[in-house]
Amino acid sequence: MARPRKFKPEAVVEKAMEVFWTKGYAGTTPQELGERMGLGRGSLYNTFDSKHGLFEHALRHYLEHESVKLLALLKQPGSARQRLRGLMLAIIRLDLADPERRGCMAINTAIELAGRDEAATKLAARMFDQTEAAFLAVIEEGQRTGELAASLDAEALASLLLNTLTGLRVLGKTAQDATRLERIVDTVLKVF
Amino acid sequence: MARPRKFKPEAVVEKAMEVFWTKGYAGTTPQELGERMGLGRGSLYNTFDSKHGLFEHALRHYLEHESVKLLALLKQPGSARQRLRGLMLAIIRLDLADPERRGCMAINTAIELAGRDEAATKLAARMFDQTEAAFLAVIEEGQRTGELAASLDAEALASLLLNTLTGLRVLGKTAQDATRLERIVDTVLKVF
DNA sequence: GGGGTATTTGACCTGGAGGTACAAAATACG
DNA sequence: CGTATTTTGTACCTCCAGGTCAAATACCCC
Repeated sequence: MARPRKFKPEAVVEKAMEVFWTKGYAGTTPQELGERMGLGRGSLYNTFDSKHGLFEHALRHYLEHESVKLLALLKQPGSARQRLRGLMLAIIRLDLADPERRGCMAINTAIELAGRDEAATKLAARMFDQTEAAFLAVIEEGQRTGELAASLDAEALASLLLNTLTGLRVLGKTAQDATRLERIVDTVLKVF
Repeated sequence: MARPRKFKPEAVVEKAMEVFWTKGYAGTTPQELGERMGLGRGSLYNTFDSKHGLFEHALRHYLEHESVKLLALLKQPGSARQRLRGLMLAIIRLDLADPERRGCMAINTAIELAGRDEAATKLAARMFDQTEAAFLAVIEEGQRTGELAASLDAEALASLLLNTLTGLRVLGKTAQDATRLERIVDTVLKVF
C-alpha cells in the first residue's frame, strides 16, 4: 500500500547504539547518527520521534543484545568459580582491547543521565538487576552441586560481584594494562 | 597598574566545578557557567582560555579538595576495619542523599571523556591512584598494629577497595535505598 | 496503469553553543 | 592628575544542534 522503508529499523537501532555507546547521549548529534546509518535526518525523525526516543531504543537494544551476549559467557563449561572468574577476566580483556574505551553503555548512561532522565535511569537499573540475577543463578547452582558452601549468602555475593564488575568497567576506562584489574578479580573471589 | 579583577579565581573554579560535576562536560554551557559565577563570558574567557581549560581547573580542584575531604574520613578514630567501613558507608549515604545524584566527578569524567581527552583521563586516573593509596595506608597501618594479618596482600586489598568504592558510586546513581550497597560493603570486608 | 498511502530527500527554521572584539571602566604609578 | 594597563560587559559572529515541512518518490492493490 505504501512505499516500503529502505532500512531495517533493527539495523538502524544497532548503528545508533554504537554511536551513543561511544560518544554518550549529549555527545552524539543527529547529524552523525544520520551519516552512520546512511539516511537523512528526515527519515530518522519519521521513524523515531526524537533523538531521545532513538536513544531509548538503542539502550534497550544494548540490554537485550550486547549485555546478554556478555552474560552468556557464564554458560561456558567449568565450575561456578571458574565461570564467574572467566566472565570478569574476559570483560577486562575486551574493555582494554577497545581503542575507544567504550566500556559498558548502561554504566555510561547511569553516569550521564541518572537523576535527570527517568527512562534512561530505569533501563540502566534494569541492566544492573539483570546482571546481578545472572550472577545469583551461577552461585546458587554452585551451591546445589556442592561446589560452594550452602552457608554462603548467595544474594549478598551476587551483589558484590555486580559491584565488582561495575567497578572494573570504570577502572578499565583509564587502566593501562590488566594487572591491577585481574588482581581485583582474584582477590574478590576469596570471599567464596 | 591595572584594573583588579572583581572575583577570586579560586571561588570561580569552585562554582565551575559544581556545574561540571552536576551536568558533565558536554552538558555544561559557557552560558550557564557565566550565570552561576555571576560574570560575563568576556571575563571568563579572559581568565581561562576555553571551556576545556576551565574544566581542567575544575577537575583538578575536585581532586585536591572534594576528594581529599572524603578521604579524610579515613582518619577518624577506630580500627582499620571500622575506618574503611565507615568511609564507604558515609559515601553511600552522601550519594543517596544528593537529589542530583552527582556521584564522583572523577568517575563521571572517566566515563565521559576517557580515551578522547588525554588531560581529563590522566586526572581521573590520578584520583584513582590517590584513593587506592589512601586505602593502602590504612591497611598497612592495621597490619603494623597487628589488627590485620601480616600475611594479607595489602596492595591487592587496596585495589579491591578502590574498585568496590568505584562500583558503589556508580550503583548509587540508580539505587533506591542503601540496603544493597551496605550489604556489598559488609560482604567485601569478609576478605580481611 | 492509476490511487492511496507511507517513505525519502533536501531545504528550511529557530535557538543556542562557543568564542571574539571592542569600547568603557577601574586602578597603580609617575 | 594623567597615563598605561588590565578587566569588564556588551554586542557580535559563525556554526551547528535538533527538528519540521513539502514535494518527490516508491510501492501495493485493484
